[in-house]
This record gives sequence, C-alpha cells and structure tokens, in this order.
Amino acid sequence: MLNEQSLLSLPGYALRRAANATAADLTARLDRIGIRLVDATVLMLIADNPGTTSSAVGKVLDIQRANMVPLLKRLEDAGLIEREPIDRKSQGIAVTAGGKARLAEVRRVIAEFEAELIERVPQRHRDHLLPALNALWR
Amino acid sequence: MLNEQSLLSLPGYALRRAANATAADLTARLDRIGIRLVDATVLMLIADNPGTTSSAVGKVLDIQRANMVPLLKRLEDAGLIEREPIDRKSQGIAVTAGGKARLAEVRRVIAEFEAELIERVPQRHRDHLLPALNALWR
DNA sequence: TATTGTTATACTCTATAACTATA
DNA sequence: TATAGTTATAGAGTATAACAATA
Repeated sequence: MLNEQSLLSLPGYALRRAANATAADLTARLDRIGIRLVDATVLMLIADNPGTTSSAVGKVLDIQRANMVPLLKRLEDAGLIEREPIDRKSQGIAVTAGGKARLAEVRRVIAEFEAELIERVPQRHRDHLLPALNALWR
Repeated sequence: MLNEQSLLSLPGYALRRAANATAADLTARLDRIGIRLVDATVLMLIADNPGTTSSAVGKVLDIQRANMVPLLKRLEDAGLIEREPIDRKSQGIAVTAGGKARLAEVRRVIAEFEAELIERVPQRHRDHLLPALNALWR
C-alpha cells in the first residue's frame, strides 16, 4: 500500500513494532487463562525469589512502587501470592500452592509462545536474537 | 539484586525490555527538538508518500482512525503538514516546506540514535538484528 | 454497502506527590 | 536520613461507538 521502506530499515522501528506485535499476541494468550502479562511476569520473578519485597520486584521490572500496590493486591486476592512481615516495615512475598499451579499454566503458555516466536526467525539469525536484544538494554 | 535469569532467557521478555528502554531514549531525544516519537514517525511516512491519506497512514502504523485526528491536527497546527481534498470524501496529506526542515532535524536525531543503538550490539550479532526483528512482525 | 473523516467518551496504564511508619 | 508501603490523583495513550457524507 504505502512505501514503508525508510522505516523498515531502522532497527529501532523494527524493534518497537516487533515488541508491540508479540506483546499483543502473548497478552491475548495469557488472557485466555485469565492472567495479565505484567502479573505473570511478576509471579515468575517472585517464584524465583521467594521472600523478596514489593520494592525489589519493582526495581527489577521498572515498575513504580505505587503501581506495585494494586498489582500485588490482584495476585493476593487471586490467592497466588502471600505476604508475611520481614520486620515492621517490609514484607516478604512468596508464591502460594495455588500460585504454583497457576504458574505451571503460565509457563506452558509462555513456552509455547516463545517457541513460535523464535520459529518465525530464519534459522541463521536465531541464535543472535537474544544476545543482541539483551545488549540493548542491560 | 534479584535472580532474573529465567526472564532473561526469554526472547519475548528481552524484546519488550529492549523496545521499552530504546523507545524511552528516543522519545527523550526527540523531546529536545520538540516533537513526539509517533508524530515523527507519521511525518517520515507522509514524506515518503506524498498525497497519502489519514486512513492509509493509520493502517500502516496500526493507529486507529479516530486517533489519527488529533495527531494530524498537531502536525498541521505546527505547520508541518498540509491537506488538500482528493475528492469530496478523502484528503491528501503532504509535508510542507517547514515540515521538511523539521524532518531534517528528526532524521539527524534518529540517525544518531540508531547508530548508538546498533553500536551496543556485539559485532557478530549486528547484521542479524534487523532481519530477525522484521521476521517477527511482518 | 463500504469507506473517510470526525466527535465524544471510556478505559487502561503509568507518573507524581504526599503521607505514615520504620530501618 | 533513607526506605517501605500506601493512598489518591493526574496525565498520557489507546480503544470503542456512533455519526454524517461520500465513494
């Protein structure tokens, strides 16, 4: 339809379009099992770091402290995480048994998504994608 | 701080983080010359497709028709684009002289941004990034 | 009948400021 | 004095529905 060539030659543009398209795809897949992409990401991070705090999670994922509140409340209300005091100021977060079951579903969906994602990349480029991407933001 | 390993091994996660980080960077750079990232993108697309329509631009960039209205109004109010009727239903969009001057600035900023972006990618991965990304969404 | 451009509005996501309590 | 958790709210960005006019 339109000439999009000068945009398509820009890695930054391709990066945004690819991220938007794939995030929309994964969001739709996770919606089918009733969980949001951010929530699933937080859940995975907590599972690998039992006893971590809201602040620590927020720092790693670049989520503001204030925005962690309703997010963790959702996970707690859904019975996926539980909190217990570390001291009188902080509280440690852990994934519940129910959360682990849900996490198994999440991991299945994500594994399938990631497999189909990487399959779309021509073989000779495949192994370069992850290191190239991580070099861009880490 | 936290163990982020299982997330970092997911191309989809790395893709989102890389896109968010680089988009924030470019947004800040373009802000210094007083233009938004979306507006700059639309301006580039119109420049390469003089006489195109609002609908056509929206379709290529996945922007809803309704959201094109205030966007094009901004560009028009800034004197960067002009519209003239194609028939009594559609109108063709073109970049004005002032728009072309602004576009030169935009291209300079973006070229610098893209150069620094690709420099962060280890050399052996560099040539693989663009084709891998475009394979993901095109 | 489908498309263009538009208006108005709802919704989601994120950012900011301020506050309390505790390390 | 800095940090953790929280509340309330503002703002930006996007989505949805409806409309008139024209192809």
